[in-house]
Amino acid sequence: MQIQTKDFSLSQTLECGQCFRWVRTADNAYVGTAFERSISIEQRGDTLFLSGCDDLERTDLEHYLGLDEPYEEYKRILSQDDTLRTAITFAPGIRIMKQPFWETLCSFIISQNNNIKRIMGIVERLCEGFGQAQCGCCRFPDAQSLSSLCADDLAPIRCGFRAKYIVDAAKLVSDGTVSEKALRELPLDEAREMLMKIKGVGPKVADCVLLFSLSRYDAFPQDVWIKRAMSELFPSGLPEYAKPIAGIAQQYIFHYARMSGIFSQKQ
DNA sequence: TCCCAGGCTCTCT
DNA sequence: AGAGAGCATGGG
Repeated sequence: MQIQTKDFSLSQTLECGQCFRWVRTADNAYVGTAFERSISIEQRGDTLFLSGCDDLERTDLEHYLGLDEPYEEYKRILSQDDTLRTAITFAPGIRIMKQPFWETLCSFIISQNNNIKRIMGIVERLCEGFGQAQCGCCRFPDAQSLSSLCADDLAPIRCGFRAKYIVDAAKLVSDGTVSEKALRELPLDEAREMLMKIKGVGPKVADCVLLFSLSRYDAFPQDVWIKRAMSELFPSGLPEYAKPIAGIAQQYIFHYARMSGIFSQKQ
């Protein structure tokens, strides 16, 4: 399968810290798990060459990668601000993906006080140890199957104190206390509160889930990088016109703050 | 050995 | 309500 893109970068999108199951190969392609299978994607110019997914609809892949959103318009709005324009210019090919809800929730619970490399390892062990093997990969274990575990059962994945959080999340999702449908429809504050019923889910993880899986672009995850970038670049907050798509601005700022070198290290 | 990692909970004030 | 220690684990 081939997909034509415009102003899109596969590497920027898959390596900007929003997903944890995609790995770059030696020949500059990416191999990851999505749609319950292993998929390989390589970008040459504006064309994506995909393998392992010829039976899927092209629109499903485009949706997953955020290619079905009007980024030309989003970037036009955000670029009214000089600093945002600088951040966007630094990595203009980033798209916010639309990843499965439970996988995203679980992954960002694991992400707290952790680094991306180790997050990826833990997620992989979770899938290998508890997910169903299928099509040469391991599916992400569903909430229901994890809900009957206790924290000690998760010892093999070596996620430390986060094990009890994963189990609690699995229980609340599988019993409907936290529902994806509700999270899509509720006002942002109420959606965030619903997610924060889960032990180990605070405002940052909640916003990551709303942004990276449910396309709630008004969610604005604030981690250490964003807090520092905001205090220095936007001491009085984002401009009003950016707020409905603050999450999109967030990802450009996050990547810029980490990768540009303007902030050497934590102060 | 110490410090840090896309935070959160618990406790104390 | 705000500040700060502690939390599991592993890499630098």
